[in-house]
Amino acid sequence: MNSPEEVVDFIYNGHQRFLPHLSIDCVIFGYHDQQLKILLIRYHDQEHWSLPGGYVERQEGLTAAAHRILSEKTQLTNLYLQQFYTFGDSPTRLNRIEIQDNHNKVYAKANVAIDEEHWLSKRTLSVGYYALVDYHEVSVTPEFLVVDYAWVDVNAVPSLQYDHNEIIDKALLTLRSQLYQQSVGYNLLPEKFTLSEIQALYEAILGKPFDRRNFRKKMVALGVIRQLDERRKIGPHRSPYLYDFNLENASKLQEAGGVIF
Amino acid sequence: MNSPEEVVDFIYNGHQRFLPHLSIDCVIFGYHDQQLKILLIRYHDQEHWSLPGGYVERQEGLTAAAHRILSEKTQLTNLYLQQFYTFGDSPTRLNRIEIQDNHNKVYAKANVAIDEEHWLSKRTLSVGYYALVDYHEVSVTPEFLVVDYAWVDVNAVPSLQYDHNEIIDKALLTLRSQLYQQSVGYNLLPEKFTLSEIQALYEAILGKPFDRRNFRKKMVALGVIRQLDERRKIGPHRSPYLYDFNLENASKLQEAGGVIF
DNA sequence: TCCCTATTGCGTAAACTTTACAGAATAAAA
DNA sequence: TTTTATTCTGTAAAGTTTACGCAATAGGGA
Repeated sequence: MNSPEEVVDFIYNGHQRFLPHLSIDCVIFGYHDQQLKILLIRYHDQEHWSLPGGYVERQEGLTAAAHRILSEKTQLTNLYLQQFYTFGDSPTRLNRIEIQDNHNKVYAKANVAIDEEHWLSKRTLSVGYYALVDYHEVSVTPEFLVVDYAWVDVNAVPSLQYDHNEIIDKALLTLRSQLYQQSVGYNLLPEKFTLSEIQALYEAILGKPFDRRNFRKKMVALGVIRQLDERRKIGPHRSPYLYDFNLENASKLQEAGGVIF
Repeated sequence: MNSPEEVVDFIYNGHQRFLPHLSIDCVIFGYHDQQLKILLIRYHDQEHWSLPGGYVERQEGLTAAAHRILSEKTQLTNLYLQQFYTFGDSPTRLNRIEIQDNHNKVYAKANVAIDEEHWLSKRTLSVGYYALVDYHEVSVTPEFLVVDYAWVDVNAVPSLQYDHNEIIDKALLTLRSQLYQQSVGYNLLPEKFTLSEIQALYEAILGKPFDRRNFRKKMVALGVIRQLDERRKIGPHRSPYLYDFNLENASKLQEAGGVIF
């Protein structure tokens, strides 16, 4: 929604297009500067940051909705996207006054207001999805009501709107537990990478250091990655071998399932 | 809902009490006769069996709703209950004609019908919860529209309504992956049990046999169970030692997380 | 050109965990 | 008393994980 007119249309007619009482919130993970980061947005006149999210169309599949919302926000399609939990317990989700107030502060920018009977004033449950994106490929779509966006380190997430901190916590837990089952790295790293790079990624996600030699041994033994015959010339010193993901083994890993380190 | 009047009231006034477009489906696991079983119900004039389910009240927490629904169906409170996934992709969930038809066949028993604009005719997403119950404690509440119920072996689940087979599959996968994290056995077995009993339970859930000696070694070493000083007199032959769950260790196990066998 | 240094590359021993496997003990029934 | 079904327990081998150190070298600086 990039103009006041679109916002007004959404507020007046959105109930025809979308299901009420239900939203999708996306925890978008990207990796940059040796840090695992999350994309946050801030709406007009809101103190707290939020997760990007959206609504489900009346005849749209849930997964399809999550993909649509994500591509609307980041211009990326075919992302790695996983549902992880549905949130509907937080008292902040039940406080209609606060919900209506927050909405109205935001919509003031488009000179509209909603009353307490409006569909957007109502309590919503939110289905949480996490996405893994290539940090460099993301270009956040400018939206009329979104005044700011930021990538924040998962270890320095500020206090967010509603229960979004809780959503992030759960997303991280899920991501960690699926680190080996799914080829998580595949979606966060370039096609080819050095051992140090993938180790740093795993350390950022799991929040603990590994021994380089043992890390390599295990990743290669498990068939997660493959050493290539190629080296890369980097910075001041030596040129390390490149690796890539061994996607043929993905299914075996899925069977093995679960946390390995 | 135990009378036609209650059903009629639900159909006419339910939209005031419940959120539309959203239901909860419960996969209720019980253990009996060395088999892991699931509670299914069948509604009036429906060919296929269904999972027990219900709706979320407008001002009710999601978890609270799941507990309420479960206690309404089984008379049990304080059950072990876990959300595992939200289902909203199956084409059968989007087919309004079929949904309305099925409802009307059921409601015919109460001499009511709904039109396509009725809230119950609309597409719903369903939040899946699984419950672990003591098979012997369950007494299924008689309901006017429910003509039958049955405990079926997880390995012999018939073809169910909508996407309920898919829901069960996912519930089982989740249960298996959480077998050690959570004290699953605690909720499916009596307080004290023999080694053979818990081994049979684990075999039923994971669908594969274990070596008795290794199983005991591991369960005791992990601190999941404790051998007691007590024996039980059972059937024809020897009286085995009893064990109980070592709940003090539950948190440690949670950290360890994941599938162990 | 040579030396220094930061980084990468590689291997082995010890500790621990998992698997495989069999025979002795005993309660109850015949 | 004998038989039988069931439970009880231990050890060796294989595999996995952890801990740890040194040699090689590309690039920068003297």
